[in-house]
Amino acid sequence: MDQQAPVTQGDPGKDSVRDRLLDAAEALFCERGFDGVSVRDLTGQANCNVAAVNYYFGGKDKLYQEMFRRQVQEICYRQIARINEAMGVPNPTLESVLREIVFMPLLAAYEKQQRGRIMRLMVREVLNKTVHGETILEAFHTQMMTHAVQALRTLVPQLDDKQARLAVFSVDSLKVHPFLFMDEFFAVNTGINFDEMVNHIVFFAAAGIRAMAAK
Amino acid sequence: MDQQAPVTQGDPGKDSVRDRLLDAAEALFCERGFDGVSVRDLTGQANCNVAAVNYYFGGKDKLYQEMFRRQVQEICYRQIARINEAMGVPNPTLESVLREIVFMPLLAAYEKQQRGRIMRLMVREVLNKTVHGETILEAFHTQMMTHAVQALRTLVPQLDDKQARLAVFSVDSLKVHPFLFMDEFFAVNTGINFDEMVNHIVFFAAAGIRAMAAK
DNA sequence: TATTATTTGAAACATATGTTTTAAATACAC
DNA sequence: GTGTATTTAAAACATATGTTTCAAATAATA
Repeated sequence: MDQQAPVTQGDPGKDSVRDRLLDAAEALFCERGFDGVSVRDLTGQANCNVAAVNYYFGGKDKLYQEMFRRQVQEICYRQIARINEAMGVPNPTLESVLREIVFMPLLAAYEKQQRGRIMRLMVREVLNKTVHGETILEAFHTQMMTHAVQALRTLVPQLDDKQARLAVFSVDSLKVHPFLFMDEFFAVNTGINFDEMVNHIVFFAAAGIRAMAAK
Repeated sequence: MDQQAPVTQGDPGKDSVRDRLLDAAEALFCERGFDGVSVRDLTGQANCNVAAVNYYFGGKDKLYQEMFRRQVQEICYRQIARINEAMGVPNPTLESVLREIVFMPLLAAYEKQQRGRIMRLMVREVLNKTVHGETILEAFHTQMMTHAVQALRTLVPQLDDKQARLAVFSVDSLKVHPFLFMDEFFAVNTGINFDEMVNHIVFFAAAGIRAMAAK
């Protein structure tokens, strides 16, 4: 019958059952993925009845999508804001901007913050090729790419559009891979610390970009 | 009772039920992951009875681990062989070795070959932090790292051990990220083709490494 | 207060799934 | 060929899971 919950009557703000469910979804899905969390896990964490998921969201799927969409959007805003901030200082250099882009995400992974887990979930969704991610993430990719390309070409005007896109992609590579596999790297390479890794990435990326510009 | 199937009596070589199940596991698990494949999916594809999974492997888990371990080992051998081959030619350059390392995996992803799917599954396992992957993949990481570091330091003797490890990690970044997100990149960046991407990656990585050596 | 709409709770439903059981079928050894 | 061990097959089991039902409780409205 495609029933949807009417706009809640009591306390539309916070700590309603609906909100508690979204919080639980964020905490649990990000940790264990869609299949790893049952509706009863969610309602247990949110301290509500099993039926609440279907009552408020129309199903586990819908709840997941709602939670996922929000998180991706927030990550998107945050990244763009970070680029803008780095470009906004008096004399932005390639290195200073790269550092700004790279540092926070890696720190989030290093310190195992919640936002780090969300990023991992995003990657999992892409790899799992679930229906959920696709449309949401496409917008994310285009938006991020155009914004980053524009910033890079301001910093290094010698680059044409194609070069800038490839460069942005490679910077992304140098950021995402350590983000995902940091634990594994440090486990194998004791004697290298977090700061050394960040410095290396910034240096390596800048060298690659400068070499592209010199071509 | 922890029963294990005795060494098969008939046709120990090929096309036994056991082998068909391993084939089915490789095909299905690599595509849909552990949770995405049911025992009945497997036995359906292998044309055998549901009980066969438990009879021959002692459970879905065990079958998965057996299949996963084999695949990872094969990938490991292949990668090391590739490095050796690239280093074995008369005058190996940094660029030629990098190209050798990068090209085949990316092509596998580009052409959506089976081996590409297996790599993706490996990444998924790491991200999912399932028990399955951990021990298997740790050996993989250490082995690959030491081998690659050795090769790189032969090519670029100015690098110390720490630098070489960071460089190898970054080359891995520049390879794995496109491997995983190639579709997404080409979807957003029409007008860039596969060869251009490979050339760029080799150039970018070499520039980064050369800059490290010059420090 | 009386009436209505919304929310909650417990139980039931339907189904998918990993595993086990049990007996028949098949291959092997003597 | 006979007896034994191995393999196959169908059914049953036990359980986990997403969803639905429906009545009671609660809040809103008049």
